[in-house]
Amino acid sequence: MKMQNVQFEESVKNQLKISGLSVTTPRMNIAKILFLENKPMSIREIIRKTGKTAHFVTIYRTIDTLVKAKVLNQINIGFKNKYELSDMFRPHHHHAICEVCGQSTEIQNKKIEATLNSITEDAGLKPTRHQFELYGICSKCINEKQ
Amino acid sequence: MKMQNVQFEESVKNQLKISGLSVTTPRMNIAKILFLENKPMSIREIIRKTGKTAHFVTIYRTIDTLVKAKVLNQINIGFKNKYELSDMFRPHHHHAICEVCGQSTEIQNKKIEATLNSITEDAGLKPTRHQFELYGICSKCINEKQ
DNA sequence: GTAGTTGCAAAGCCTTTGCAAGGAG
DNA sequence: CTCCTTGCAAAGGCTTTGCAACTAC
Repeated sequence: MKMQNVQFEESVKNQLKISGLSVTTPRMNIAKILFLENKPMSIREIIRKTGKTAHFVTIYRTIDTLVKAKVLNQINIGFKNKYELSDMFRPHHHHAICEVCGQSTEIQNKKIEATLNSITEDAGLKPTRHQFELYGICSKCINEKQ
Repeated sequence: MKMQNVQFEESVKNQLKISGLSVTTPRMNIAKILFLENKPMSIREIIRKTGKTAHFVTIYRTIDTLVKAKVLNQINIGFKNKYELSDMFRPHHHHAICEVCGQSTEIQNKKIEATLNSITEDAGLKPTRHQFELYGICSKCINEKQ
């Protein structure tokens, strides 16, 4: 149930306007890259992917802007910070990652979400967000080991 | 039920020997700092804390060594990598962190641990580890906002 | 004694900042 | 036309590497 390309671009433009920001080429390009790649990417990966269409300093600033405008989410995978489209553009999810090949699978589990929120409350905090990633070894890599 | 100082140092020495590593001053010092501070610390925080008793390059290498020897665990808090004593020296736990003041509380919840492992298996992976941190706003910070 | 560790110098990244030029609204 | 955004140059941090001196065992 993936969003259509045109619809996606309109939503991003809209979200930028709501946040009082201009719609510019670098901003749209980075959003589009993450939409097309459909996986979490590090800043350096995004810089590589944009090639010379934007200066790397601009990309640093743009990613920062897009996170503040809630177009992107920052997440942590394998001790590296990465970025992906926010829940506004993709259903809320987490990742299960193979420690050997790095392949990541998306996980959606409403029950866990609710449980984590209630644990946060038990700890005396009003829940805002959570970060979780599950690590393991995929069947393909287990078999190859032998 | 915190481990005693002397007992702790003996366990670290033991763990180093098991891993085929020498017991050296920088290694013991860094382990002791994390034992005394009793909270996750970044590399830079550890460097500040050791003062000039060890060269910063040594600290980078030592932390790396201690993680490989399973004396330390690397974790991610607020998008920064930090280190704390491994489950061998402290009971397995996670953190609930206030987004405003940064205060972190330890969480121990066996049920969640089991659930996360079974979700990992459902995703087709043999579970190895997981990373999760819960974020929210603590009651003190909520009150101060008003 | 010798293999494993540490300290130092230097290099190599990655990321940020200041300012002038350019583009969106 | 004005303010926001981008590009460029340069600085600033953090982390790694190579090698010689040192020390744990």
